[in-house]
Amino acid sequence: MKPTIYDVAREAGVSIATVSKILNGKGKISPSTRRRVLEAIERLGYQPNLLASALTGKRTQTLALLVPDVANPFFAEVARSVEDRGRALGFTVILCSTDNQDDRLARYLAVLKQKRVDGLIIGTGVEDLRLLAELKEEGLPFTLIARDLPSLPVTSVRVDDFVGGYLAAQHLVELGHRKMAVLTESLKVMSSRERVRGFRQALEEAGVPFPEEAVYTCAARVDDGRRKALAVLAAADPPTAIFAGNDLIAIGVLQAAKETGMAVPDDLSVVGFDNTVLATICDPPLTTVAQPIEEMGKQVVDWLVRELNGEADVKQRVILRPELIVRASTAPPRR
Amino acid sequence: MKPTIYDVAREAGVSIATVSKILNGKGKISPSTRRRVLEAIERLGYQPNLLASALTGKRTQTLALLVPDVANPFFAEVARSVEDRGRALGFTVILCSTDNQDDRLARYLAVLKQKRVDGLIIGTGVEDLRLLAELKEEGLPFTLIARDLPSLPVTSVRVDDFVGGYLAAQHLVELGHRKMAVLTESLKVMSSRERVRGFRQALEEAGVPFPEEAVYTCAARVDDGRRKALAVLAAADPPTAIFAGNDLIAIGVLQAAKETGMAVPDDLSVVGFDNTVLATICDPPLTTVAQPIEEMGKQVVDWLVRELNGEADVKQRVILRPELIVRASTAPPRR
DNA sequence: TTGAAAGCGATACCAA
DNA sequence: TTGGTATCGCTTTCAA
Repeated sequence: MKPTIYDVAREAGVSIATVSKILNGKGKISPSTRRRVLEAIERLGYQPNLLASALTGKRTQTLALLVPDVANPFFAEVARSVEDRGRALGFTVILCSTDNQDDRLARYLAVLKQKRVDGLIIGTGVEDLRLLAELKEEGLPFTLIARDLPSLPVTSVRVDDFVGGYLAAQHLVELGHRKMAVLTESLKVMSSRERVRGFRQALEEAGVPFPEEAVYTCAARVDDGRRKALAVLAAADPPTAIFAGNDLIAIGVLQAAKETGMAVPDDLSVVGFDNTVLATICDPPLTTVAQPIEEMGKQVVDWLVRELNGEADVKQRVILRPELIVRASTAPPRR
Repeated sequence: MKPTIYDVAREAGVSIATVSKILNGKGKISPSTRRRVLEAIERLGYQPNLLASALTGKRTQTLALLVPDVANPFFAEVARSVEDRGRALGFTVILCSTDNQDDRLARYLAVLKQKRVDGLIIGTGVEDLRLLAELKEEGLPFTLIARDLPSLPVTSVRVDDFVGGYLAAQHLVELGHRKMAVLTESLKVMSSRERVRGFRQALEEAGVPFPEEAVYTCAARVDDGRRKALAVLAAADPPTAIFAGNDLIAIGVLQAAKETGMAVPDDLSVVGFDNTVLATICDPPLTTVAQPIEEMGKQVVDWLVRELNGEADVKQRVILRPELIVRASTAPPRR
């Protein structure tokens, strides 16, 4: 059997209260008994049972990260950065992929509460805001990453999507594009809306027309981006440039262009979003709007932990600046 | 305050023992009291505290997945499949990236024990086998994914790396290659050794020379694969084909070839391993040895859970068959 | 069929 | 400085 605090106490000839104090660095303990207890702990190879300690009201030192899908490279990188920062601060992280489905999210939230995780980091889409409102009522702290819900008093860390869209458009306009399309995931997602809004804004400022119909939506997957792009490119007088809502979709566009016999960037320029590893690997390498993923992961965790510690009373809205990374998928239009 | 089992008992006018029995489907309960209790639970929105229940000896319903790095697409996909199967069986999974460092692994193992996780799935490299031997002694069940430690009595789920290497070589030989190199991560990793061994075996059978020096090692990262490939390709009389230990390295090779002005597949054929999403995205699409990641994830979880349930007394060595996926990065040599 | 009470392994208050 | 003990929320005998 694993040794318990009782075993240590007996071995050291003290009470469990004393052992507990030493373990937690509380109260006054004479050097000699401290030494005896420490030796006993060493000898027995004692490791406190975190469940028992959490039951008395202490933290579980566990966070949960909710994302649509860890297999998506963007969220995989988010997961890595959150895990790293969590570990540095003494937390372990539970991984939850929801596929953006509210029922899945709800199931996860239920068990996470039962497991008494200390806090949540939410990067997944949420349709039914009541799910989150409930969390607030129950006092389970959470922060948002790469998402924002303006209607909720919650701290969020994200990139300025509006600026991201703006940068993409600006770049394309400077290259001389006049007929562009946007292929994004559902506009129900606020970040998507913002990217499109920023894109539109830059075009307006440049006096370039951008009709409502030039915005297409698809799922955030390569194959769906490809499917939709195929349709877009098949139209009479297709756009000379496409701004994709993320790298996955952008790569689908790249594939569609290839299939259609259009050369990128000569016949079609493509701009992605996220700057995941994929953007460096595809052909041609993708011009894309970079999110500072590592920094974002670090900051969400930091803010969440501050909240746990009661150090952060006010909700933050941390908005990092995205950066346009110009690679080889964009060029002046040939048509 | 969150309602406890006492609140439910009071609300229903029964004892906590009765509530507990109903919750766990034990003992005989009259329909009428069951109904009363269920109603009370409903009314109060009661959710059992899993910490408390685990403290009494029940499971934590938590598994841990240890991998080198979730940001690596292969392991991200593994994580997704493990998470999915875990969820289906009622487990939550803690994510642990170790960067293949034993001290990091050791730290994680310590806290995972303290948190009383029910079992571990290990996909990370382990230098010091005593770490795992200790787990066995302490009775913490674990299984291996995409790894194997023949010296340990443990169940593992992996692909037949030898066959994978063999398939890669066979393909290249059939295309007519006679001078090939292998670029793999550390040969300390058994799967790497096996892939190389299979590769060599196929060449021997075909009577194609394959000197010891044609095996190069690098870290499992695109940039390091690129760096090393640059050196390999710069040699006088470079190989006409390179078998990379995984897709990441293969993509580094692709990049190096591009930089060197070698066309793939005409001047250089490249074969990868894993068949991650990257293989479909790079240019040209990568011929690679596919691992059935989803199936592997499902099986490791299943075997681990069987072990938890005491249903699996014997250790399994599940070896799935890899499959060669021919894409556009391989062709007959031009030289 | 139901309930009283003894754990499970820690924390923390209050005495000594 | 140290220790006794109630407590956290649940499971599980064992009686009733």
